[in-house]
Amino acid sequence: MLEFAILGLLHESPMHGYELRKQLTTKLGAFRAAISYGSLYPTLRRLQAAGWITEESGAPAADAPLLTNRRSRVVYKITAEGKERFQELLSSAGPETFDDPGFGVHFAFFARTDQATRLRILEGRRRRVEERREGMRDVLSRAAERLDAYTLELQRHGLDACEREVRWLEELIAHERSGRPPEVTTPSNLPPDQPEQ
Amino acid sequence: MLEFAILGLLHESPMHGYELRKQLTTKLGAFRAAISYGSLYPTLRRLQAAGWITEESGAPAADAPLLTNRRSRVVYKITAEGKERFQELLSSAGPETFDDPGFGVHFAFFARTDQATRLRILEGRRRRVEERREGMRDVLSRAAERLDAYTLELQRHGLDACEREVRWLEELIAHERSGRPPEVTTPSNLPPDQPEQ
DNA sequence: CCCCGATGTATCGGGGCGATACATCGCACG
DNA sequence: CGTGCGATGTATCGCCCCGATACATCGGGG
Repeated sequence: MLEFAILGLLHESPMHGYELRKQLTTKLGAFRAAISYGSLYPTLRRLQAAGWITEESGAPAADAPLLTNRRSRVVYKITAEGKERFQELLSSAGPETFDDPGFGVHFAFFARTDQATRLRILEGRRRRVEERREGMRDVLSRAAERLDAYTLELQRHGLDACEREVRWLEELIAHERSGRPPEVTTPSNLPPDQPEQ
Repeated sequence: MLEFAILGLLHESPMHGYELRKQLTTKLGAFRAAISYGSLYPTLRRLQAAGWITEESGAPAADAPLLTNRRSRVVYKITAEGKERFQELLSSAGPETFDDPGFGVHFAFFARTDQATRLRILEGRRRRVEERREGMRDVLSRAAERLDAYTLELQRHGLDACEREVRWLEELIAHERSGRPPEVTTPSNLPPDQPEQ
């Protein structure tokens, strides 16, 4: 999950950890909150051990302030195997749980995903949210009198959010089916379906 | 967090693990998805070690099917110290992160929380969601042209959800301030501000 | 009669998180 | 001019939670 996101970002350009975290936070910010260093660095270590990325002791750019001592910045770079791995993860759907942040991560890289996979992931997500929605409806209709007002309100709010997300997914799915893959308002700078290398 | 929720449920009545999980799933279902047994049982173990709850080898009720062998159901029960602990947790606000499920848990037990604490927690939550909302607005306004269409759409959807939650919280806060603590539509069976024992 | 789904208890490995520590850099304010 | 603070930057530790899995019992329907 984090592995997928990191590979995706490093696929675009090499980076050091701090920058990586910032990009992760904004890119995945919609479904996840902040990525902790306690997750980031161990994951980088794992990726490195698996051979998906390599570590380079930061080559100072033209404007680099001279880093006299050890512990300078470390730049991570994706390998060919890492790119393969990323392509593999691109078409694999996340697990079947509702609050899985994996959906948000996948969505964030939809520009690099082929349309069939996009559709599959969107529909999978819709199914899970619908299931959750039904569960909440059951609670609200069948057990309403056994719950206090605050719990009910919480349930109502959750149900509302589910319904809204289902509608959002419906729109995305319809849009996806009707040919034109990208979105409504703004132009993209990453043309889809163009795996480089 | 789980600790808090378990104490809250056992405060209402003793239960065994399976039932506990079901109740947790519906009660906290709005902000969290499902509680795993891999969390539940270790937490029960911890609570037991701390002395907040006790374990009773399931006394068979009148209709109990005779459980001949070992491994029958285990009923957990809150202790006096556990009730103290719960009262202590009731008035403590969760951590300062956005996607902290602690808010949902606290909210689920608002019927047992005094109004001042309710207000404090609601306002704390509002502040955090507002911060997140501002962050997303910045991304959308400042870095819009540097992101692909899907990432933008994800951001838009997240921003929308934040705005909606802020509005929801505003309503709850206003309602809370204007005297009448419970909610709008349905009657409650747990009168607030009545700590038993 | 037999199997299946619900009930029920429990463990294990893996991975994410908050807290924390530490070092450097640029700059604003006194 | 210097100093101290906030941003940049790397890294670890312990805690907790999750998904997968195993196992046992029970009621009922084919």
